[in-house]
Amino acid sequence: MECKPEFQTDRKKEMMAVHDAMDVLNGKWKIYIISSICHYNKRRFSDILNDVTGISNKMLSKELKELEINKLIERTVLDTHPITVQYELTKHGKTLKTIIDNLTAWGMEHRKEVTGKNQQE
Amino acid sequence: MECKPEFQTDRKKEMMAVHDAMDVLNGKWKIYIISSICHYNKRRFSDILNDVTGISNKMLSKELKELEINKLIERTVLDTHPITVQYELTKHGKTLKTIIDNLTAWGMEHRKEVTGKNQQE
DNA sequence: CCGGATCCCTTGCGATACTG
DNA sequence: CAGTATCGCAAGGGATCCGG
Repeated sequence: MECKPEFQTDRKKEMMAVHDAMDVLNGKWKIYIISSICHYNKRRFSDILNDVTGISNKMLSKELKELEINKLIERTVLDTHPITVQYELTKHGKTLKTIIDNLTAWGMEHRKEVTGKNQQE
Repeated sequence: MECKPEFQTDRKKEMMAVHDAMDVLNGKWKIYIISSICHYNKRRFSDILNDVTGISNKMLSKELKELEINKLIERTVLDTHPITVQYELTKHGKTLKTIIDNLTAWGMEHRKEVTGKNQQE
């Protein structure tokens, strides 16, 4: 039932790597959140809440936590009167920009490819 | 409640483009399927079924259909005794390789970044 | 061999309300 | 302001069987 590992080690590793990457970007919101923070450099909770159309505070909270665990963003609590929390991309998080740019470019090409007329598939 | 569209047109377009791209790669299986076909150039249904660990025929069937709709793969029915179906990437589908490679590279870096020891987060 | 149909369980995620 | 808690639906996806 199992192929001998030696025969597919490289492919398997590739697969796993892709899987890891996709795992970080799972759900409906992650890239938008990253994209938002990336664009503004530093961003507060409620600002992101506003940037990302349609997300709920519960989701945002959950997603941010996951991103933090994955070392993509850093959370800083500011000692203002009503608490303020700032999020920013880590050095590692910033390396995602390449991928986002790639996806952006590809997405535009794709839209042209699939249909030249409408804007929402 | 709505920002004036003119102020965010480019950002919105970027968002949409990323969304389009992610939409094509949604679900648990798409990239693995593409990756499989890409690696072998042409691939039959049951071969892919074997390549992609854990996928069910129902899922594979569904995913392939979506990929075909999105013009990423091409389906060819071969007139053999028991029917045979071959899938291959379209020219457009092949442009995804860049992204997959990117994700692969990033995924490897990510694993190192998050933890240097284990292999499954 | 290819893949559709059905059944069912799990998960994602939205809405709302509440706390420090 | 920044989150947490609870509820509940609907989509995703696995197992199995069926038909061309």
